[in-house]
Amino acid sequence: MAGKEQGGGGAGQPPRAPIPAVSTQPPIKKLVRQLDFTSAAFAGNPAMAAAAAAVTRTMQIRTVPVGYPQPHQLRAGVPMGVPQQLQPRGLPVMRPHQVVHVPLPRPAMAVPVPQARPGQAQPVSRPPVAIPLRPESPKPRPRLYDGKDGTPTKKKCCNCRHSKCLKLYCECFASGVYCDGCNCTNCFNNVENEAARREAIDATLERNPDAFRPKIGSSPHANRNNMDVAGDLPLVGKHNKGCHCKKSGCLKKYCECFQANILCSENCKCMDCKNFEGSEERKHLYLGDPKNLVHMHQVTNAAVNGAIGATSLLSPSTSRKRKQIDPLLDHPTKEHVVHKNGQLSQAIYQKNAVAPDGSLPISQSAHHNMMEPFKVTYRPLLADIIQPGDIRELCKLLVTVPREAAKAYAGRKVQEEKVAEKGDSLASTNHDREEKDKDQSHKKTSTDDRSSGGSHMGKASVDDSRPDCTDDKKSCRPMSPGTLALMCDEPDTMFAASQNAIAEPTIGVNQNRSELYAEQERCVLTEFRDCLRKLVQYGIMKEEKYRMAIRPEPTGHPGQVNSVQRRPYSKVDVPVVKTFPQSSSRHLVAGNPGSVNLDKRN
DNA sequence: GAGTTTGAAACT
DNA sequence: CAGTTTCAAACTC
Repeated sequence: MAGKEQGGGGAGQPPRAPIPAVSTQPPIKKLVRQLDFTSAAFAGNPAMAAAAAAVTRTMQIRTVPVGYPQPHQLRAGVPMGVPQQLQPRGLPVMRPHQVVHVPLPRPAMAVPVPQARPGQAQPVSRPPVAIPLRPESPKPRPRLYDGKDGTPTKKKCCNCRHSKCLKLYCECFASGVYCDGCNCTNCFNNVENEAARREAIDATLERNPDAFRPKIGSSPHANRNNMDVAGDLPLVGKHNKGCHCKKSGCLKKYCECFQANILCSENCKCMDCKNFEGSEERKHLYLGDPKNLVHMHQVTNAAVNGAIGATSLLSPSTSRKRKQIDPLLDHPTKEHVVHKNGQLSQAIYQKNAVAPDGSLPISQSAHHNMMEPFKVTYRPLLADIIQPGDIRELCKLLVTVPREAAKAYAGRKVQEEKVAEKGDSLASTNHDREEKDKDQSHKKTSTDDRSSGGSHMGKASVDDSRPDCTDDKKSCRPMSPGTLALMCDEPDTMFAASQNAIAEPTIGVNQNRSELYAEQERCVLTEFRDCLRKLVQYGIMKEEKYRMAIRPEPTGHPGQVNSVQRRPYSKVDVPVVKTFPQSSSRHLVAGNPGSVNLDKRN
């Protein structure tokens, strides 16, 4: 069920050791309406301890207000109320003896407060939901937010009828809280039915030891500091199990990923997923309802890095399901920023990291305007370099190159034949032929080497499968599968026309034809290679500029935070240049990229 | 508010 | 592990 069992988001800590001090105490009835997964019943059961870590939901629920006594504070030694949302998996687990020293009334861990930035929706500090402390109050407890837009609403109540609220169907049970004021019937999820409840918990854990662990896992680069103000929103990460949506497009709250405000990931097995960055549907969804998750995302992003906000959210991107997509191709999702584009984003995260003393992140505790320069959207290094016009020019170039090559070849052939006709001696002719043969074999060899990726344009063999072989099979130019794919359904009119018009009169044999093809292929590949080389070089240069821009300075500087100069990534001045048309090999020295003529850049 | 849809959980 | 059933939330009207 969507939304269920998303308990303890951020509470993904590993199973905790049982807490002996607690285990000896009988449950304090009706004191804390929250499942005590660390209590005696689970002593020695790490899974249950883990469940304790997980039950405090992060997504939508039940954070004890700041300054409000935490459950664990009401129950000595029970760390349930420790802001487990702030304890990611792998982080040190608070030991019982440490729990005892948790200062009151605040949790030990300071919660980073994302700073609002101009132009960005003010992150709404989610009013936490007070866990009912009065056991005798079965009244529906207002749920201060409903997870949708952060607007305070009323408490989420379950309506279970058949599950006795003892299965994960029940949101309360899955969340690790007692039902309180719910509309459920035959509810056993209460202190009066503690035995049954614990049996149910045991059974649930037996089925799935991770049943009460958070479904939304942290990303490798994420940390709990990347939380919204309440620390209850997993800003990054992905669904551990993934969703399996079929009809909702993962854009409804049926989808656990969507409900968790995360993108679908490679863990998902959903069909027709639209919950990926760059999805038009997703974008429209957010744009259509400004109060919708976009706001949450803004909160999320603000907390993640104080920078990557709605811009990245709304920017179309690649990454269908955000899996192994080339990060250079498009703006990354926030997941990408976090997961995949490690370097720069990590730098940002480091800047936003909570200080060792648990205070606010340095960058955040500084004037929030300091964040403004980091209002950056990830941009691929090659952004602005490749323009649509460049692509057109490149295509034109690659079209004209073989044509010109054919012309040149034909002209050369004509000249050679004239020379041959005028040849006086047979010996000299033979000598020329020998030279030509050598040249041809050399060309063929080099061409084959270059086109080792399956291209056989230069070969004389005939591909019978080629669809556009019409009159003469021998005139059909074999093409590589890749070339065929690129050609799609278009007939090879360009090549055929140019060759027939130019080469046909002078080239009558396959040898010459394949020689022509080899020459054309050589020219095209050389041209394209040089374009790519130049592109790579531009990327390198741009990267270098960025590197220089964020290079730490030896001493502190106002525009510097955490020793990283605050130079806006997106404002690094890299000129937009035409790439391809100028990259013709005719103007470049073919060779290693370093030798590419980069005068325009320089 | 009733009925439907949906997908996770539970079950086989 | 896959298919089916159960369940309750989300959604629609």
